[in-house]
Order: sequence, then structure tokens, then C-alpha cells
Amino acid sequence: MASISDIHPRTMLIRKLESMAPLSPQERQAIKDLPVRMHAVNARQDIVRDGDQPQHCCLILSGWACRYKLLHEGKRQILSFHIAGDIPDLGTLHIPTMDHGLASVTKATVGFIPHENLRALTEAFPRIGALFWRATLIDAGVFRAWIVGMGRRSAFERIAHLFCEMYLKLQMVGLAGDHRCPMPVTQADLADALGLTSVHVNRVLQTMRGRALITLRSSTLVIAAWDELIRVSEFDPAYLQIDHGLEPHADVA
Amino acid sequence: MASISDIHPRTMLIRKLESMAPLSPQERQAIKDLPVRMHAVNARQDIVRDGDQPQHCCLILSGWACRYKLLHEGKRQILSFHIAGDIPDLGTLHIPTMDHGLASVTKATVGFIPHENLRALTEAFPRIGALFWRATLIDAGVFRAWIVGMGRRSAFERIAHLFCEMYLKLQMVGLAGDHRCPMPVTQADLADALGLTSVHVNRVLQTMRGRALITLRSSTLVIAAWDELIRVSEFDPAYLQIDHGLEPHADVA
DNA sequence: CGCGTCCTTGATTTCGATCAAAATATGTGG
DNA sequence: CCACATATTTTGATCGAAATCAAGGACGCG
Repeated sequence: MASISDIHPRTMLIRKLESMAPLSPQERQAIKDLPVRMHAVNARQDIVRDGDQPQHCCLILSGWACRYKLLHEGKRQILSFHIAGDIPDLGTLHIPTMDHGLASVTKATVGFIPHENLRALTEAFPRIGALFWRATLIDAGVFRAWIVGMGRRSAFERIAHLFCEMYLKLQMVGLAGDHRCPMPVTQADLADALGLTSVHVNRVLQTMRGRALITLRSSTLVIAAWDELIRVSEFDPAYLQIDHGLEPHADVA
Repeated sequence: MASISDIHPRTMLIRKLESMAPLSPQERQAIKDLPVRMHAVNARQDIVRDGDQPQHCCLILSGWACRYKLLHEGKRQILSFHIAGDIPDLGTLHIPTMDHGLASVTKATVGFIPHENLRALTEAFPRIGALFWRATLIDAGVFRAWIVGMGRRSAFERIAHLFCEMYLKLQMVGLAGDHRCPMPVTQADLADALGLTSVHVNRVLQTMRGRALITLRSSTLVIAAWDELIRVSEFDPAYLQIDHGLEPHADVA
């Protein structure tokens, strides 16, 4: 039974950054010294609102979150999904006003870290600053992948592509494996993420199940035919910058 | 008659950065000292290819460029348009392998700046590093705006939105004004940028002309009904981070 | 002035949207 | 643990925006 106190927020951050590049003991310590204000949020709650000028960044510790934008007549576009280890609003360090909202998808735990401490951290340890920058660049790569999907892929291909993407993202932080991962989103959420309607998402999912490509029940996705999903969606994981075979380089002060 | 030698590459960069934040004399000087290798490219030529690992960044000095991704059966998705002052591949400083291509749209002049010099610059002047980071964050905001458009806007609204976006981007660097700007793209380019077909773009443009919203002839866009275009496309310029309160571009010699 | 690129037009098709309602989960308080 | 309320998924019928296919026509440009 996980409770807030079981989550070690700074460890989560260290693990995430070390999946990109090794950290020195001093860097690790500086991260451990960051003040993090823990916060539990219910499903479907705003964490940061469109137009806000937050003075802290939000580290996701458990659950899923999403960025979104609301349009006229209740239309919504989800811009990205975020999982443990992500800091979706890192950009507020340099762009003060949010041009979109950040909300929980599921019940979630988030840690708020004041801008001033993050700034002090990146000033004291420019390599950490570079990793933060790199994280936002990877996010941008995901945005580009979504643009490609929305512009040039069918509904079927888009859904398949998103499943591959989320599976790998979850796998990176140890939350997926064996072609099985959490997928705690409604079909309406998927629709809002992929530029479709929930009715159509439903029909495509049935096709996928019918072809025995996936199962998706009680918020768990099982990808029965990984290669096939990769193939039909032309999924190339390069943009996720998964750093396999990361041997710890001892040097680089 | 502008020739390569008339373009002052470092001045372009200084002007761009100063549109985001004022620079100190030392910072300006360091930028002036950057080595820039000038290069003229014809229309529709690759500048950086998908999969490349460039050792330099590309500063656009004149003309238009675009990022793009190719898919099966010749499908293409344009991911962004870039104009003078942009460094579309700044991200290669921290993400070595390109996950998309960069090509000229028109004849263009570009300046290549070695990574090592840019890295030295950002190490010596962290504030410039922050501005570079900020520039990539603004790019990400544009990606998000495109996602919203492709997901939830009609063809008409998408085209209108893009026109507003490009007009303001051009205005920021002094290349547009009076609701008139260059728009040197084919209808097929627009289609590939917006997830449409050129046939449909053509028909929507005719509708726009018919309603006297725009004229678009010989690569020049005139927006006859700015407010109307803004309204129908729900265009909110916030994501472009246009910093009013600094006069547009007092010439920096 | 000829040729390739780009734009335009028409006819037809299709993928996904829309509208409406039923069936099934999920959750909550008593 | 059940009963009720709410949210989500599923199904069916119809519609519509944009794609596709196919030809002409216009224009820059060398």
C-alpha cells in the first residue's frame, strides 16, 4: 500500500537524470538537498492552469498527468502525457507564463520545487542545467512525433504509435515490461490526445483487439503483437533518446 | 540586390537575442567573435538530414527553411518553418542525432557555427545559454500550437492560424508590417505543414480570398481582415513570447 | 517561347465526426 | 454489501470535411 511518505522525490529525480548522464556525488547531494513540497492530487485536477505564472516546477512522482489546451465549445487537445520522473513545466524556469494547462489524469503525487532552488542548482552545476535543457528538448521531440502522427497518420496508426511511445517511456522508469504497461486513460482522453472522437477511438480499439494486437482492460495495456504495432505505425524510438548501454563514464568532472 | 556579403550573421544573432533580453557589451562582443561559415543554398535543399550528427548549428540569415519528416509512400510532414534569426537545430548541442530533416524552402543563406564555439559561449556566458534554452522552449510552444491546430481545428482555421503565426514571427524580425508579409511556400508546402492535401488547401484559400480575408499572390500574403482571421482561428499570440516593451529592432552596428 | 512546377477545377470516395441511446463499469454512501 | 448515481464503453445510423483521382490551365524561368 503506497502512501505519500513511501515516495522519495529526490531519488526519483536523481534516477531520471542519471538515466541521461551520470552524476557526480556533489551533484547527487545537491539534488538531495532540494526542498520538495509533496502534494497528492485526485484524478482530473488542474495542477497548473493556463496563464499561471508559477514560482515552482512540478515533479511527477506517481500517477499520470497531461498538458492540455481548451478551445471553444469544450474542445480539448491533450499535448502530452507525463509519468513519474517527468517535470512537465520545467520550461517555466525561462518562460514565466503557462500557455497551456497541466492536469492530473489519475490520482497522482507531485512534488513542487521552487524555481529559485532549481536556478541555484543549475548555476552551481551547469551540467545539471544542461540535462534539464536536454529533457525539454526530448519533450520537443515528442511534440514533433505527435505532429507527424496527427498530420499524416490514420487513426489506427496514431493509436498504435502512442501505445508504443507510452510503453517505452514507462519502461524507461521501470513501470513497464514484458509488453505490459499501465494505460490509465479513458477513450475520451485518447481521443483528445490524438485529435479523434471517443467513438472512433472505441471502434479502432475494437479492431486492434479483433486482430489480437493488444488487450486493454482495467487500465492495463498488453501489447500482444509489438512488432506488428511498430510496423504499422512506422514507430522509430530514436526520438525518445533512450540511452541503452549507458556505461558510467568515470571521468567528466 | 542583397548578396551574401551584405548579410551580417553575428548582428542577426545579436538582434535576435536582444529581442529576448538585453546583452552586456562583453556578451555582444563574444557573439561577434563567433566563427560563422556562410553558405548559400538553393530552394528545396537539405541543410541537415534526418539521422545526421552535425558538429555545428545552423543560423538562418535569409530565406525560409523548414523541419520535416518523411514517411512511407512519399508522405511528408513539415514540423516548423524558420526565418532569419532562427537556429532550428540548436537542439543538436544536447541531442546529437537529428530525428528529422532541415531543408530550405526558398533560396536561403545560412551560417554554420561550430558546436564547440557555441558551447564555449554558453559556458562563458550562462545568460546566453539561458537565452538559447529559452529559444528552444519557444519552439516547443509553437509545436504545441500546431498540435492543437491539427487535432482540433478545421482546415480553414488551421490555415488562418498559420498565417497569423508567420506574420507575427516575421514582424518580430522586421520582415513584415502593415499586415503584409512574405509567404514563399507552395500550397503543397502548406498542406504538408498542416496535415492537409494541396487540393484542399487550394479550395480553402479560394474561400478566404472570396471572403476578402486575404490575398496571396507571388509569395506575398496580405491579411486584409486581421481581426477576423484572429477570431476564427482563436489565435492567441502568447505562445510566441513576443516581448513588447522592447522596441522592435534598433539597429545594432 | 517552351517546359516544368504550381495552381485550379470537377467528380467521386472515404475516414472519421456527429447524434442518439443502450449497456456496462466504477464508485459511493448508507 | 447492496443500491444508486455517475462515468465510461459500446452500438447503430447518418453526415460531412477532406482525401483521392484525374485533367486542364497558368505562370515563372531559363
